[in-house]
Amino acid sequence: MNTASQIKPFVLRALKDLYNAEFTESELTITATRPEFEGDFTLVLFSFVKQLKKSPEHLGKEIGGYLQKMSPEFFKSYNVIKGFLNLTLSDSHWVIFLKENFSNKMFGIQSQTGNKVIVEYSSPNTNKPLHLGHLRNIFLGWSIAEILKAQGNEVIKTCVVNDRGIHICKSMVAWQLFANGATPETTKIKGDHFVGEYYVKFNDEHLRQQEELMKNGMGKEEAEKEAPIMKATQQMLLDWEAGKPEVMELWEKMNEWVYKGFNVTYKRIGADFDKMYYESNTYLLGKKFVEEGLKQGVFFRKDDGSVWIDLTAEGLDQKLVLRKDGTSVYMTQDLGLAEEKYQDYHYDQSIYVVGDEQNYHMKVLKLIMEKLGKPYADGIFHLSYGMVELPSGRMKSREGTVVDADDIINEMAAVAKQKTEDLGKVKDFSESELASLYDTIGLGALKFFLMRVDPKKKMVFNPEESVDFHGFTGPFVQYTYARIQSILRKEGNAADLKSVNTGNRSVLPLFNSEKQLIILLEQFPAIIQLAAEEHNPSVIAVYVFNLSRMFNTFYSELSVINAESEEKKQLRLQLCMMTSNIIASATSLLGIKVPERM
RNA sequence: GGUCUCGUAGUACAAUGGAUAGUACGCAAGUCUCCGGAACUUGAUAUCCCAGUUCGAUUCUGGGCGAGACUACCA
Repeated sequence: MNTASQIKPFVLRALKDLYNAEFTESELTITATRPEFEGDFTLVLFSFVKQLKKSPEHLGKEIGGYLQKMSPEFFKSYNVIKGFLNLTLSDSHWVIFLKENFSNKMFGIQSQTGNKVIVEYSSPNTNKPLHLGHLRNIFLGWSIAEILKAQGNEVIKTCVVNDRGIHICKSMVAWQLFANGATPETTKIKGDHFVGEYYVKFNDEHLRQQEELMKNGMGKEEAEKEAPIMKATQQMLLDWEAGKPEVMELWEKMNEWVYKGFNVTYKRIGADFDKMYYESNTYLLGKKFVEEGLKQGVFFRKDDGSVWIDLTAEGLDQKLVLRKDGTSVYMTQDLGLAEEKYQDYHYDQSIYVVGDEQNYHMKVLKLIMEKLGKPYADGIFHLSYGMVELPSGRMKSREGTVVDADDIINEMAAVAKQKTEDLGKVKDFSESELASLYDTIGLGALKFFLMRVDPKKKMVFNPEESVDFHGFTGPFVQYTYARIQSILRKEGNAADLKSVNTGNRSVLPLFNSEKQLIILLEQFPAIIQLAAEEHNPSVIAVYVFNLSRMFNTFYSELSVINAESEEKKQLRLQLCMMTSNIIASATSLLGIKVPERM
C-alpha cells in the first residue's frame, strides 16, 4: 500500500472523531504537495466545507492537529494554506520504506490474478514493408501487453496478417511482368522491401496505362478499371480464390519473402507474438454469424440479397455485413475472427491495437457482438491510437514521404554511433558490443519518442528532434542508468547494504533531494496501475523520465561515495540501487533496454 | 451534409475539477580541483473566442471560429 492511501484512514478517523462525519476514501483528495510549498502530501479541504460548515483554514488546523496527535511518529508537521492542508511525514517513514524495498527488483510487479487478456497488434499487409505508423502500433501493443502482465494478467500477444486480397495480387502481377525471375536472394534486398518495390511498380505502370487510355478519350474512373494491368490483377484475385495452383505457389513464395523480412525487423525491435492469425484462413469465417444474426432479427436482408445491420437507433448508419454475391467483407471476417480468438483462448478482455481511422469500424464490431449476445462482447477494447505525421503533414506513399521502419531504425543507430564515438567513453568495447550498444540507444530513443505521447493523440514525428538525445528522451534515461551502474560497480553490494542500519539518527534529517527521490520511487506501483487502467504507456515514459531527472538533481547536489558519514553513504547507495532497479523495470515495460555503460 | 476527435510558449508534448498552468527542444546566462557534462542551476515566452455550472475550469456544459479522421458491396 502506498503512502497516500496510508494517510486516508487517518483522515477519515479524524473527520469522524472531530465532527462525527462519515466520508469514504474515494471522497478524499490527497495529492503530492507542489514543490513551492512545504510538505509531502496535500489534503484538499474544500469538499468538506459545505457539509461541515467551517472555513477551510479552520478545518485544516483542526484536522492537521488531530492527525499529529494521533500518530506523531508518522506525521511530522503540517501547515494550512488557503484550502490546502499540507502534511509532512517523518523522515524515518521514508528511510524504512527505502530499506525494505531497495533491493527488490520486482518492486511494483503484481502476482497473477488469473485474468486473461489477448492483445492484437502490428497487423501488417504483406505487400509492403513496415513504416513509422506500424512502429507506433507495435511499440504500443507490445508495451501494453507487458504492462498488463506486470499487473498480474495472463497476456497472449497476437497478430493478424493481412495476406490476401487485391493489394497482394498487385505485387504479384507486377513481379510476373517486371522481375525476370529476380528474388530477394539474387538482388540481396530484404524480402519485404523487395516485394514492396513491385507494389510501387504496379502503381507506376497502372498510372501510365491509365493516362494512355485517357488520352484516347476514356474517363478517369473507367480508365482505372480498364487498364490491362488492373484487369490482370482482378483475374489473379479470382484465380487465387479458385485456388489455381501456379497462383497459389507464387502467392506463397512472395509472402514467404515478406515474412522473412518482417521477422528480421521484429527480432531487432524485440516484437514477439504468441499466435499469428492469417486472413487467408479467417476471411471465410463469420458467415455463420450472418445466419445467426438473421435468425435473431439483428440483421436484415435487402432485396438484392445483401445483408445489413441497422444501427441508426445507436446514432450510426446501416452497415453491410455480407455482399449480395454472398462474399465476406472486412466486418464479416472480424466477427468470425473475434469468435475464433475466443474459442482459442477464452479471454476476459480482447484488446485491438488499431489506428483511430478505424474508430467507427471498431465501434460497430463491438456493437454487433453485443446485439448478438456474445458473452465476450464486453471485453472487446479498441486501443485507438492517432496517426504519426511529419512536420510537413501526413505521410503519403504517393509522394514518397512514408518513413520506412528499417530506414529510421538504422538512422537512429547511426546517430547513436556518431554520438558515442564523439564522447569516446567506451573505446574498449568489442565490435559486437558496440553494435549492440548502438541498437540499444538508437531503438531506445525511437521507442521513447513514439511512446512518450498519449496514444490517443496524433503526433508529429520530427526527424531532427528524434535524433536529439538530450532532455525528454530515451538516451537521457539510459544515461542515468549507466551512471548509477558506474557507482554501484565501485561500491554497491546489496548484501552489505542490507546489514547496515540506516534507520539510525545519523541519516536524519533527509536532504530534500533524497526525500523527493524516495517519494518518486514509492509511486512506481501506482504508476504501473495507472498505465494499465488507461492503456497508456506514456504514463510510464513520463514517470521514468521524471525519476531520472530527480536522480540527476540528487546526484549533482550530494556525493554518494564521499558522503559525510558511512550511514549516509549506505542510504545513498540504497537510493542508487532502487533507482536503477526501477529504471530498468520501467524501461523494460516500454521495451527499452538499458546499458551498463554508454 | 452527418458522426467523432483535437485547438496550451517559436516548436513538440504534460496537467484524477484544485494552489503561482508543467516538461523538453530552441533562445539567454551560469555551474566543474566533478562518484561519468548524453549532466546540473537560473531566466524570458502559452490555455482559440464568448457565455454557463462551481468556493475553484486547460479540464465539465452550450454556442462560435479553426484543423483532422471517418462516413465504400476496399481492407
